[in-house]
Amino acid sequence: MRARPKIKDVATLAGVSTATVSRALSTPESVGLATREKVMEAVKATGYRINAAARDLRMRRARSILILAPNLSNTFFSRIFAAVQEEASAAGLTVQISDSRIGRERLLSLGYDGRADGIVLLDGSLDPEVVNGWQLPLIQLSEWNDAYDAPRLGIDNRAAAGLAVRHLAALGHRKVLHVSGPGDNVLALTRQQGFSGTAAESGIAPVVFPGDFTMEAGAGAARRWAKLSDRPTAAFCASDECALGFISECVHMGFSVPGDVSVVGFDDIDFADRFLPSLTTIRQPREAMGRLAAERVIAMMGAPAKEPRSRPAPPIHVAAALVERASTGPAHT
Amino acid sequence: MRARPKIKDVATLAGVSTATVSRALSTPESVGLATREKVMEAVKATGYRINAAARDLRMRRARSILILAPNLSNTFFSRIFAAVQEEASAAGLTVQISDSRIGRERLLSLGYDGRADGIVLLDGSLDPEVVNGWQLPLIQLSEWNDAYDAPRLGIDNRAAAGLAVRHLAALGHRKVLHVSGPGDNVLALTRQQGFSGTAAESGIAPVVFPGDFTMEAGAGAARRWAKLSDRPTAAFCASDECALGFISECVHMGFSVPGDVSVVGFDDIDFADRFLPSLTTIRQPREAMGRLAAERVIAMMGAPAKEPRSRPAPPIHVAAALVERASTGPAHT
DNA sequence: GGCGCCTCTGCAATCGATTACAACGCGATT
DNA sequence: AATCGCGTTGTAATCGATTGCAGAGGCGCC
Repeated sequence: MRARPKIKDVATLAGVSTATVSRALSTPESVGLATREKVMEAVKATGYRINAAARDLRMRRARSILILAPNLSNTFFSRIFAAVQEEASAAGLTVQISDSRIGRERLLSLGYDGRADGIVLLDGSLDPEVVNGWQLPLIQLSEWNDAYDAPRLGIDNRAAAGLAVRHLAALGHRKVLHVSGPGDNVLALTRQQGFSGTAAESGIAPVVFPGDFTMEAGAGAARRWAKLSDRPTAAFCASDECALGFISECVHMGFSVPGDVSVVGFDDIDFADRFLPSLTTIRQPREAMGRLAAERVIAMMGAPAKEPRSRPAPPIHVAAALVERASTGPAHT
Repeated sequence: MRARPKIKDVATLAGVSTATVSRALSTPESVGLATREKVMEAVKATGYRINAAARDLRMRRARSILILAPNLSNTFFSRIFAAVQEEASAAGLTVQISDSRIGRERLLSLGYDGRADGIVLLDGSLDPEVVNGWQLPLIQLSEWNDAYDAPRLGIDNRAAAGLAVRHLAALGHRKVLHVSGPGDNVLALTRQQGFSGTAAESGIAPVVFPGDFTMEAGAGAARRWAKLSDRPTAAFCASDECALGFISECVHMGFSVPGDVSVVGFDDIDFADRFLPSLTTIRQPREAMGRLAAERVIAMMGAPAKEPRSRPAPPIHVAAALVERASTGPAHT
């Protein structure tokens, strides 16, 4: 009662061998009906649960997937986590989670200790040597890094940024600010490229401020924007948080949104449509992204390990969309 | 190169036994200097990493803690996850995470398969039989259930609600609405008690609407509030999300906050101070809560399993505080 | 009645680590 | 010179499951 029952206890109680118990549990059809019932009864009676460590060791797999993200407390990630976990759980897998900025050694171990047999990676800034060193099914989600030898999933950030710019162009804006993310972040870069490219096509004068996706960065950008002599009439922020920070600071400074400045965000986090004004933004289907990534990695876990791919697979793009809300309006010259 | 090196490979390369390798890795001081160096070299050369399953099996512990929460995508939890993970990682532990609403069987297994050796539980609505059946160090965080035989950590919700009410009382409000959470939720109940109790003491007429902590619930409550003939001049919502929904809907209906109605939230989520108007709320020190819970459960993991406690330990309370911002103002009669 | 086949079950090896115990080498002590 | 003791190392058992192989038994068919 005190100690956890092991398979031996169940076997003894049911009057069979441990092999039979194991089979009754994993492949019931391979065991006689009467025996199976005896075993199940014994399992119930003892409250037996398989010891994961023993099984993992023997089977050389852990039935677990690992999620790595650069910042666990980020609102954008949480819904992805939930979707991955849900999908994993449905497949009978457990989920490990870790910040991806825990240091090279720890990180290496995580993907290498046999505890996980698949990885969903949300960080494109890790050492490719480390990432490629894990010999595990892995999928890059949202962020990516061309040096990683793994398939990737996410929206087309360049095109998505284009949607935002064209929306502003259509409203008559001719000078637009882009508040970007960290210079070494692949998402920030790609969105900025999309911004610049589309701005050029649309005859929009681009202005770019650096940022880091946070509300603080947005607020800072707003203060800097306010000081400009010839202020852009619209701002496209690289994240919703940044956009909310921007708007909030603008309002505190006495400007009106979208009266004085239209603002577009990126992500469509949960608060976007309850903010005041509600935020025009680019929706990333986070739930679907998480679900697809999980499905994908689970599928890879099932298949025999693919050997080094000859050429990188093209990214799998899920659809992003512009969500028009109240934070954008016509340019008032 | 292809297959993962095992301890045997390292031993062979270093010309020692596996026992020595194991010792060199876990208790270096028990191994001769020369040998230790040879081993370390071999470890580096082979890229050896301990196989977690094998070690877990032998040591009967997994160096891992499990976080269970009723909703992984909730903004309130994410920062707690981050803090727990950080603390765990610093202690050399990995983190498993799961939604706690995955069904009795799966849930039972999670705490019983030897994969985790400590649990941080954020859900007070699970079957006590299941929870008490896990024979693992466990701490209840935020939510709780008196039927769980485990220590608990969190703020004093009753008192915290009192802070909100007294704040409104001090501003001259005499009729206050409380938008509560689910009727079966211990946090909702306790906060509601705090609300009612303090309202009575402060000569405030209480009105209570049911809710469920979400923005939608807040918005719904706002619509219902608007229809009241003698409208409360203030609302105390059981969560920040609810409060934001409430405010947002009020503004959409043409009311001003705090002009027509003051609003207090609960939690102090990240967006609270950037919302427009910024949200007066009760701060829960989520980071500290996560950190403390982790510390606590890690400590329990170290100590020999305490046998069934004679009487329930009193809850450990961390300090909640009122954060005054712009969503509350004097009652305008 | 004998043979073969099929179904069900058990024996025992195995997964890859940790660790109790014993053995060994070697200098110090008597 | 024998003994003691200490620090180091190896041998082998062990953790708790899974599974290849072989044996037992039952059944049908000739």
